[in-house]
Amino acid sequence: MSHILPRSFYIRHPTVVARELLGKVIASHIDGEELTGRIVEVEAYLGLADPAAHTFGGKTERNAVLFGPPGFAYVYFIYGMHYCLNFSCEPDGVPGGVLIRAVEPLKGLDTMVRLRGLASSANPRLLASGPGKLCQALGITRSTHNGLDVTRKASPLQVFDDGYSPVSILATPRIGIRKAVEEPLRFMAAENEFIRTKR
DNA sequence: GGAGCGATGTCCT
DNA sequence: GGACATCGCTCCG
Repeated sequence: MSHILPRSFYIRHPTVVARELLGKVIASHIDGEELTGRIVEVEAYLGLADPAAHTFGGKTERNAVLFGPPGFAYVYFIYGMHYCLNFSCEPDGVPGGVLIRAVEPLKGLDTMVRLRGLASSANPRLLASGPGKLCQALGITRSTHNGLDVTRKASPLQVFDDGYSPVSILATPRIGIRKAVEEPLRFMAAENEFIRTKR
């Protein structure tokens, strides 16, 4: 039996939320269709104490969601062409979030292939194996998804617990950042076939 | 399978 | 004006 993760799930420290998000299922509703994927790779961003976090310099219009209540989607635009998806953590007023880096596509693969602009013969591993890729595969953009409450029953973006949990979790430094590059705040479901090269 | 690199818009100093 | 929580292509082995 699967259920939507409640707000209390997200109210904790980003490191705890990040680890526990592994194995949970993201559901995106696009044009009446449900697309789902299991979270296999995440990174924690720690708010004011973390030089690599968008919230490090304080609250701005862009990062306001991360300062708000837990359980909301923070979607930002990066490198002129990609979106990245995070979920806000910590109590209202305390910044913090978890970046979703990869999901294992479960449902709606044909639509994901189309949204990604790939050939129908494409390897499913290429569909959502990166933060920009998974947003494209799930139809997530800043204008449509930033600030959405993912704990709401009617939300077009939700996160479910379907009872699955990863056998073991791998922790490594985060990637693609320039500051605080040593902190082991990237977490992966170690046994999953959809994570990329380990290190 | 990995290093190098260009594309490209938005945010913040 | 520079940095940027990326991706996919090329070229090389």
